[in-house]
Amino acid sequence: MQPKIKDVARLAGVSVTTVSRVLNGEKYVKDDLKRRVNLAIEELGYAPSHIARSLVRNKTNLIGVIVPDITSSFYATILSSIEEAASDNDYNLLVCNISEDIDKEQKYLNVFQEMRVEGIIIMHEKINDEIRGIIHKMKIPVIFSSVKPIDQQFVSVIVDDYKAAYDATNYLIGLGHEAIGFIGGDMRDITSGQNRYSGYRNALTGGGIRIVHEYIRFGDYKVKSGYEQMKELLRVKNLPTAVFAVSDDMAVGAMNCIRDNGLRVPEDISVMGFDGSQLTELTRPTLTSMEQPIQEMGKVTMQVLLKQVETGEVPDRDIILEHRLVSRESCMARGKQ
Amino acid sequence: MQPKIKDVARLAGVSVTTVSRVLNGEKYVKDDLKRRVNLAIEELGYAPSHIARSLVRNKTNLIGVIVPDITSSFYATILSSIEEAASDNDYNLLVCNISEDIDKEQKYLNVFQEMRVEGIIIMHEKINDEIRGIIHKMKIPVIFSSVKPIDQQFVSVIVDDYKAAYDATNYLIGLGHEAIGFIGGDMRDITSGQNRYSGYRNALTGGGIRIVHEYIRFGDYKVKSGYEQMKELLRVKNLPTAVFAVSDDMAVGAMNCIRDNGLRVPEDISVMGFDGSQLTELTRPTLTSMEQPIQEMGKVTMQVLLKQVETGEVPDRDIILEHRLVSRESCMARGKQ
DNA sequence: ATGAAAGCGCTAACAT
DNA sequence: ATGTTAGCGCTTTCAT
Repeated sequence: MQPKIKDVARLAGVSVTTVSRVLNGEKYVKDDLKRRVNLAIEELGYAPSHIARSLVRNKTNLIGVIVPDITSSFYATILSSIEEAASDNDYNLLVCNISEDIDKEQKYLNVFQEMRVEGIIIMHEKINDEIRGIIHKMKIPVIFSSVKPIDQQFVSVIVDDYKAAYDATNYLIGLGHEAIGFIGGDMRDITSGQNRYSGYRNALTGGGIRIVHEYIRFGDYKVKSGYEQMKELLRVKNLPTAVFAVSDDMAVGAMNCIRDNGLRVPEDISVMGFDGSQLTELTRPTLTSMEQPIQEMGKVTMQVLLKQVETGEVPDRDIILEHRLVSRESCMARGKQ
Repeated sequence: MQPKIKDVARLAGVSVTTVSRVLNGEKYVKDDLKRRVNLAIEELGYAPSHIARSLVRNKTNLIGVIVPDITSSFYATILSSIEEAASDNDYNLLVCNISEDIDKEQKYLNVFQEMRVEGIIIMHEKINDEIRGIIHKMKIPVIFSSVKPIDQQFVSVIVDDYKAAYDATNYLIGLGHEAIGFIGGDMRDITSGQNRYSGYRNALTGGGIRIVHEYIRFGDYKVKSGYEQMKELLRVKNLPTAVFAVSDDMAVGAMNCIRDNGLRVPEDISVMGFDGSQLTELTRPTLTSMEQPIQEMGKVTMQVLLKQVETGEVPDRDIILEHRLVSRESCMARGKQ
């Protein structure tokens, strides 16, 4: 059984209030007493109970985080910067890895409520009505990171996905490509689904390029689906000379598929990714990618959330961070090999 | 302000005791009352305060986890299975990502104590005396996952690293290789440093192969150091025909380095990894690896820890899981190209 | 079968 | 400058 404040008080020969005062760094405690108290704390190995403190202060310093898949490099990186920002501000994280399990999400939202977390960060946009209802009822600050749900009531920290996809596609057009394949995301997703798809289409149209139905596929952001969708693209009569995948994972899958089918990246087909995950530097050829400022995204998300938690201040619109195209080896000018 | 048990009691027209009883599924509550209480709970959106419960029950259902680097695929995968096992048993995780920051580790251990976590999982073996002292003072069940600290007092869930490295090296010998490079870990680490190194050496000796000093390098398990150590190996006069790296990340770095220097894997140099991370299937060629049962490791870790938490039962020795060599494309028989 | 009241470890009025 | 005491929201004797 751990020592309590009472034990410290008794050992130091003071009242619990005095102990509490030195614990919380208040003035009005003589140095002499302060010393005795600290000695007693040291001797007993006393650490104040966060539980009891939370109860009386009505403040838990806990933030709940819902991640779709912690084994994905993209989310792991955001999470690590979220954790860092939390730690810097003396908040702790309760992490829920839902891995597509909607029931688990509900369960955790309930846990979050029971634990009285002071804010919630959500990193996926597949919010159904039930979840939405639960969130609204909780009346806890909620912020979305890297995604945007249909709800206008929640603020998101994101890049301009439309513009980013537009710029990425435009870059390929600038390299002389006209037959540009697209491996998109889930069209039920606003940011990574719809917006990136629109960006792709409008860039083509803007470049005077006809949109070819067979060049357009949709995956689930993971390596495997990039591989499979690429396999379909390779069945098209006139092969695309470039492919834009809306996640680095899918781009890697696409590169592997191209290679496994005896073609070369980028000589035969250029590949462009999206995200700026660690994978971009690991592959050969290295992967050109439309990068999100992943680290910053996590940090900003936590800062905005904590501001809301502590001051009640809610941003009046989404926080848009800058995207940046990082050119590596997987894309080359058409016909330059 | 969230509703409290008192609010529920008032709305249902019963005492708080009765509400508490239905909350905890006790008998001795008439169906009629139970119904009224549940209705009130529903109407108010009431969720019992975990804080208050923890205080009176003297039980938090919290487990602290210390991860060296959450952005590494290996740790992320263990963590995800730890989280799953925790969730299945109604425990929640407080995750600390130390990323080489020893101060942060100390800070978090203190947080763990204040939060009254019921157990701690640690996934790195760089425990210094100060940390060790703190852990011992806390008197909370501690378990190590995938690593083994020098202390004999802590139990670890690991593979037989010596045997695994021995088997891996032996596999390369079986393929006809004699000039086998080694990219090891930190020799201050028992499992991933010393034991794997011994396995490598003894396999060579057992195969009647002389140990060549220039073939032996040490890295920090990350991709970059695999790349850099491989660069050194390529400077040796008689190039190794195979290289064994004690992490998949380093193996990938080594493969990239070999390729960037105009050589081919596995035709010129075979590469063997260690861990069985997701990377093994992403690279081209795919990576042959001495795999740890990563998922199982996380699950078993949590099960053993929870058993100790709930029954006080401490295993009398380390839990050794089976390693398994998975042969992919990065290793081939010598002189078979 | 239901309720009143004590107490979990702490903080914060309030007193002195 | 220090101490007394009343809660924080819940569970759990102990009564009834």
